[in-house]
Amino acid sequence: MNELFAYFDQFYPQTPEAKLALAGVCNVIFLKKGEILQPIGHTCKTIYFIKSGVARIYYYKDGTDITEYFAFENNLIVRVESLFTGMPSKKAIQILEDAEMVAIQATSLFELYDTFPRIERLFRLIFEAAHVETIHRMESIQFHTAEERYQALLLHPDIIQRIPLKHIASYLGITQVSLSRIRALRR
Amino acid sequence: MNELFAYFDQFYPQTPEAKLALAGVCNVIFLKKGEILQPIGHTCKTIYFIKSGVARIYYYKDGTDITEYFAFENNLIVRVESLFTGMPSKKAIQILEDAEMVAIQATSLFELYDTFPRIERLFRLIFEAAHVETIHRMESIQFHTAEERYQALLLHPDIIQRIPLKHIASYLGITQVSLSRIRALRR
DNA sequence: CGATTCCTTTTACAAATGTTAAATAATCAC
DNA sequence: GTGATTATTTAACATTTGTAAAAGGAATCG
Repeated sequence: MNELFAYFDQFYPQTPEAKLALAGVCNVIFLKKGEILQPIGHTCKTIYFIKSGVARIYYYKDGTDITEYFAFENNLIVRVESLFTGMPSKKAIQILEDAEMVAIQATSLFELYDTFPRIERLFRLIFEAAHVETIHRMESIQFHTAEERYQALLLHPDIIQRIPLKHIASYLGITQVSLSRIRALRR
Repeated sequence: MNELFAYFDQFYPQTPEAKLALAGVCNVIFLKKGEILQPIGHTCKTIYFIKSGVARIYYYKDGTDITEYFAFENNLIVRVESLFTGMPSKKAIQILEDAEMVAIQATSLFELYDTFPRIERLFRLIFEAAHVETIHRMESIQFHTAEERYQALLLHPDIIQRIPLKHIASYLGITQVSLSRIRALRR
């Protein structure tokens, strides 16, 4: 749990009592590559913190597998739109590299909010940061060309080196063929 | 202020004391069409609630004016990425129809959070809903064609009827010419 | 190790969107 | 109202991206 609390401290430090309460709504899980952590149609009730490994959020558009998000070590992965609305998610979470995660039970977590305003604030700040990230992602998708977006991704070696190109292509909003063409230009 | 409190009540009802405190950080302003409410480079410190009128958030990409967001009556308009990060915004807010707004001073608002956890929760829920909206917008941009997005916009008559097409085009992520072609198909 | 499957690239062609410029149409300011 | 400005449409052509099919590489499983 140390990595998780270190992560929390970046946003809003917690008191020992709050940490104890937080630990009470968490459990550690181990997952294998390829595994579907949460399937399509399932309502999100868990926030995952990745201690090691890689995962992605994906869904199907007209039968094609589309990756929406990648998450690596020391980051959360959540299907926010389902967690916040309580509606079943159209997206799934899949493990891309064997992973160790902390599963945070959202319903129990939310019950802590009344007793520990610090915890409510912590998650408010975490999700605000995620919100800003989503806005930047949206700008990048809407207003940059596929090539510009690929160039930007090169600054995240993790993604380029650890993720199959077919997932990167759909993440960039283009086809595998198109990504292959873009890569060929730089050689 | 009644419209504003009615808006708040949809998310999380407030006590009379909290309402009084909220009223203390608000003031009503009147704006003319064309006016720049907040310029590019300015750090967002105000949340606006639109009582009447229309506004947009826009910025420049390679010299072209790009609309990111439209807001109508009974909605907030904020440059979230600047409000949450404290960084100067690359975006501006412009009035598209004469407007009456409630300006909420963000710094003073945030100071109320410690005294009124209800207010913190209110704005947490408001911004969570905005976050979900942003995720849906992102999905729509990435995974639907321009024509599909235009068809979806037709379900928002406000946007089609009250906003110049050139702004709608950049909002859809296409050129004016391209939008004009799409519209011509349906005639 | 060999066979199978999955991943990536390449090719040829089709479709969508961008660019530039010009023609209309609508709106605004005096 | 009238002239000037701004908004929208149309046309021709260029560029980008998609689609389908095939082939070469890499990874995986028994």
